[in-house]
Amino acid sequence: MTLKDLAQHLGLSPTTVSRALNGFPEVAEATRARVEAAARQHNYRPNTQAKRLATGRAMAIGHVIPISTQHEIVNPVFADFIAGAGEVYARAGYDMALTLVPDADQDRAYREIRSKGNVDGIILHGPRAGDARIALLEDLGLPFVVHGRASGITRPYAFVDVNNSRAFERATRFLLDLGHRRIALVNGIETMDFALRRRRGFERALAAADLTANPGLMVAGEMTEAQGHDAARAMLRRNEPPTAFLTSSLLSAMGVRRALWEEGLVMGRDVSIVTHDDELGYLKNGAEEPIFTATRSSVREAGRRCATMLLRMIEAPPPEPASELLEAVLVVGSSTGPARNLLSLRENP
Amino acid sequence: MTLKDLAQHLGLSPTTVSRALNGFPEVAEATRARVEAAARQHNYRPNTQAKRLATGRAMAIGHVIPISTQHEIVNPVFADFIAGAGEVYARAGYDMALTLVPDADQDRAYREIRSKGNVDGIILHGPRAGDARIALLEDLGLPFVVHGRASGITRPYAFVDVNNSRAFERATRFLLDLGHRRIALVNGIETMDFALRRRRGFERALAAADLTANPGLMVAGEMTEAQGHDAARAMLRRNEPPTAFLTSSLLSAMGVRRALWEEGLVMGRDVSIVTHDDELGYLKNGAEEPIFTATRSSVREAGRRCATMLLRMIEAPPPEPASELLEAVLVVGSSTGPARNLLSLRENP
DNA sequence: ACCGCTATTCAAAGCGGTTTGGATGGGGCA
DNA sequence: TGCCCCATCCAAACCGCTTTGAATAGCGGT
Repeated sequence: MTLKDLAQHLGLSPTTVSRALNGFPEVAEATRARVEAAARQHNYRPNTQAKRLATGRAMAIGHVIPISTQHEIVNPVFADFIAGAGEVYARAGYDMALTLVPDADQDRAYREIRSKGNVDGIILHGPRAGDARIALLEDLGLPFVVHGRASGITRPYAFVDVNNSRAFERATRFLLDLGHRRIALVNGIETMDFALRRRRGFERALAAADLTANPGLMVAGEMTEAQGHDAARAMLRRNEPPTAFLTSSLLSAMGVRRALWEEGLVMGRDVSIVTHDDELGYLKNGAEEPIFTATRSSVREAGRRCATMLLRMIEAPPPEPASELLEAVLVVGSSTGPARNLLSLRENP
Repeated sequence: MTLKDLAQHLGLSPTTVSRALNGFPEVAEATRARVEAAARQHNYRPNTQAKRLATGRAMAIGHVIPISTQHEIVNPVFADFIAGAGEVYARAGYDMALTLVPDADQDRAYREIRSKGNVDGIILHGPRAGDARIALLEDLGLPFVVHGRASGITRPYAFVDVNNSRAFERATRFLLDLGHRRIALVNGIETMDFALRRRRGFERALAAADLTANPGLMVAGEMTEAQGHDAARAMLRRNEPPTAFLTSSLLSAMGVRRALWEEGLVMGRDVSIVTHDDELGYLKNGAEEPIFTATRSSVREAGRRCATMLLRMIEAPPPEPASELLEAVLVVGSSTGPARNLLSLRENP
């Protein structure tokens, strides 16, 4: 069923039918009603490709997810982000196109996306410090919103980010206030901008308390359960073990918790844990009561915000890029408590 | 830079340029070389929309992920599956379009996808027993491959699935062979086909050993760490606690492990755990040595297979639907061991 | 020198929509 | 009654590419 068919069926011209369906004013209400009824009845949908060609708008947003060959993990946060963004697109009648781009030929990939013209805008995932893709997209003149930020890029660009440094600064201060002095950081890979910022926040809070970060108590890597476990285990066996851990992901936190158990330590009493919580659907931090004390910020919500911002940019290009900085809330669970001296604990448990 | 521009620039007709670039034989080699050079030099890319409209091929595959409002979890397996499928699409020049479809208006959504014509085929995620979408897609005449199967649908359809029942049957038998008699099942939601099959496999193995499943030792729900933990904790406090757990996901298994610890039990010695392992990037079952004994099958590989099968169907519709049944391998980790009597253990630990 | 064949190239007609620039006809107003 | 304007509708061009059907030219054969 094409527009033409429908028009013929109704004894109208394609023009009128098109206008009736697209809400143009110069069509009689009676006619519009007739057209709409017929369209519904015949289950007519305009062909996307034709519409795109005619209007020059792709009505689609591209999500480009980087696939680096070294650490080939697809960011687990991605699914939830997409779900949030997808809601917004669906409401606005946009499609969502995914492209996996190997780190190697990013340049080519983005240019191709641009010239193929099948998206109206792009959401950039997993920005790194000084990410070159931002300048590239700017050059290409394709509207884009970054999920996160890229330290070191000074030209303004549109982004939605969590205030990672502030979140981790607060979390660290929270632990310091509880009397903790040896705080370990189990972070994500620090070429990723979010991880870098978290470390900065961590160090800033320490500095404010006249402490300096101990390199032996900082680790950065894929945020997995194993990472948390292995890192914590090693650290807990040091001469001066940490009394608290700050982790970048619930999975890591769970790994740390396991290591505590193995060392016969009680979480929240002997050793504290604070983690960041992205509020992923399948990775909840307790039900009503949080288990882990956490800096919480919904990735799904970030998805919604990014999508909304991008659509707005596409409808009406703003004079200068907007941005949104979401504050994580610090929720207190049962994984934190006042510092205890682990060394003395070791001698007389 | 359009085809027409390029043609004019070269003093050729659009026809010839098009043919030169698309490798048709009826164009002189010299001309082809000239055209290609010019195209490269001007960085010409054919407009996707136009090409699609002209050829009638969308060069895109739709992934439809169901969003049920009750359990609004985006399947965590999804990201890895997509990564696998994406590899294949990229190589074949296909795009990937995501659509989130609320359970409510699936019918409408699929019809719309069909008539909008922006995908050449669909991959169906998260099939349920007797899933109505299969008949619908069949009706719509849109090529599709199901990731998983739908029990109760007898007409043949294309699918790629893990042999879930066999995997869980083997896992159960493995535990039985170790002397376990009270085996608990911590399953996914059993309206999902994969979960159903796993339970069947579980029950089949029990039946073969003249045992029947104890309803009190079976639980089905979202496969989260909390689920595993809560279920295991409750079960371990029964009069006749299970000596082994079979779980549908690593997350659940990790939850069970935590419950064991809390009850003062040692995994692999006092209580055994076998889990299914989808080999997700961010959820590894140990490094070289597996931690959990597991039925292992890569979701990413399943993604590749689905994509490959679908593209093949699109290129050349086969007389009847193909299918692939992947066998999970049973890898032995340190989470399993011979059954011990937990009741006696309780009295004299 | 003429003919048929093959190798190249091209004009024009789609693909299925949107959009521009009129037509047409009836109502209001002088 | 005549004229203008507005409300409505339509024919045709266009978006950028593919593809059909035909034209052209060069070549060998007789």
